[in-house]
Amino acid sequence: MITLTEENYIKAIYHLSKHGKEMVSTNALAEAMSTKASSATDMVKKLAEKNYVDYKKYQGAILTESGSTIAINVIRKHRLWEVFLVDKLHFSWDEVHELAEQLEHIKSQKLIDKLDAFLGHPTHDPHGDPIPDKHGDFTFIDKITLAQAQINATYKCVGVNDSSSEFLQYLNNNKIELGTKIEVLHKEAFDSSIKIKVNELEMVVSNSVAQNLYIQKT
Amino acid sequence: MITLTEENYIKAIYHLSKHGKEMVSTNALAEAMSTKASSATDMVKKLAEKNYVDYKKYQGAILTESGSTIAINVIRKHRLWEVFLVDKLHFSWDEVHELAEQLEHIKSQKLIDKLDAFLGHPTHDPHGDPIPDKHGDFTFIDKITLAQAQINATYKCVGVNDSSSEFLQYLNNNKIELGTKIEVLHKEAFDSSIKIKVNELEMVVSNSVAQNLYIQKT
DNA sequence: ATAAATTTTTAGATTAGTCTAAAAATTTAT
DNA sequence: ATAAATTTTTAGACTAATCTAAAAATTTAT
Ligand SMILES: [Mn+2]
Ligand SMILES: [Mn+2]
Ligand SMILES: [Mn+2]
Ligand SMILES: [Mn+2]
Repeated sequence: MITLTEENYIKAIYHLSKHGKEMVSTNALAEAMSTKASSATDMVKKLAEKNYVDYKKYQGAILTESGSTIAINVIRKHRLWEVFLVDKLHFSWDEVHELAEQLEHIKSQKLIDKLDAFLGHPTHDPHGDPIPDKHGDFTFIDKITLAQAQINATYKCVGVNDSSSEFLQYLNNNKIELGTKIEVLHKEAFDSSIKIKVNELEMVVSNSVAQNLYIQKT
Repeated sequence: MITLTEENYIKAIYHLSKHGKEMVSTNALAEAMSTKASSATDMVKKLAEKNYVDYKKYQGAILTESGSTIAINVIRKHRLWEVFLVDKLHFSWDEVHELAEQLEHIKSQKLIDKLDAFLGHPTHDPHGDPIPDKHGDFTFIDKITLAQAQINATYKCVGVNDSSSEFLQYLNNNKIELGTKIEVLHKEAFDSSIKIKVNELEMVVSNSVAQNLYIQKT
């Protein structure tokens, strides 16, 4: 039996290792889990004991095949629940992450299969993140950040890198959502801010906003 | 902050005390929670500390106003989730209880309000149990057990006392569900078994079945 | 190549929830 | 009314997850 806390650590390791390829330091893990390094070390030892990670003292941890499967399943549940909350219960995209953090731990394969079908087998969550299918396969879409955009080209918004409610509410206030058309007008050399045209309106976004907004050529 | 375990104990106390009116012994509580009396005693002390129950040594515990509010809210969530699982995800009524045991602990008032609206403000769950509204008020329906039925009268099934999957599957096998018409033909004096007519078919049910099936005059 | 700074691990405590075994209180039976 | 049986509480121990403080290993700077 796997505990809720173990699932959360495994998910954090997955994200920090960029889809399970790099070793994750206990310090980075502690930071991500808002806990102390000593706690992360203890947990990593336990996860190694249970064969969810390979762990070498002072080198960090990396998910095993079985750990990776668990991580992907938790992520699948998280994102499906987010779709449910937005599409069916009409929550706004900035409200669902914390709720999905709770719902992702509900244990029932049948529930998640039925939820998936009820939602029409969605491939992406409300933030544009891909939803792994029941075999754990993702459909990645070809995207860049607004910071990497070409001047005078036209794009549409396809996702966010930061899905904190602060950032999402900033986008709400500026009427930017998934699918919104963005024309790139100018890039300021001094601070890397970018002038764009959205919904017939010109505006300037900071580099930090541009780094967190994913776009795709139309 | 209330823990998941505390919520489960509070809910058990609520049910054992018949809607919060009688004192509950630590032994009965331990039995209901599938744990030991010593654990129940410890928990009851903690709940008393937090003012969710009044507890007198050797006498048992009874919910306070605030404990009762928590119990009713957990029950509301449990039953709304059961409706969701049956009505929207097409689970069978014998599969949903265990899942609802997990879902009832998701913390978000807004979620439960929206779920309630999404389901059309249902008043009863898939087992015929009343769903408290957001103020904690139940709409009790007037029901008796099949064991209390009059001979030669006609009733409809409106609920179950035992919602274990074993009992519900017995009902499934005999095509008895909420709303099913039941004609009472004969009561056997020897073992209190009852001969009924359901779906044009005569059958005999044991007293233990009759005690667990709620019916209402048509 | 040492020394200093940083990262990581270990040691020892703490809290929630559980258990077993034993003591205390209450209830039931004679 | 006393003894026996039952119920309930207490004492002490265990596991999971966390923390602080200190020790050990690694990395960076001189
Ligand atoms: Mn999320
Ligand atoms: Mn998301
Ligand atoms: Mn139930
Ligand atoms: Mn029910």
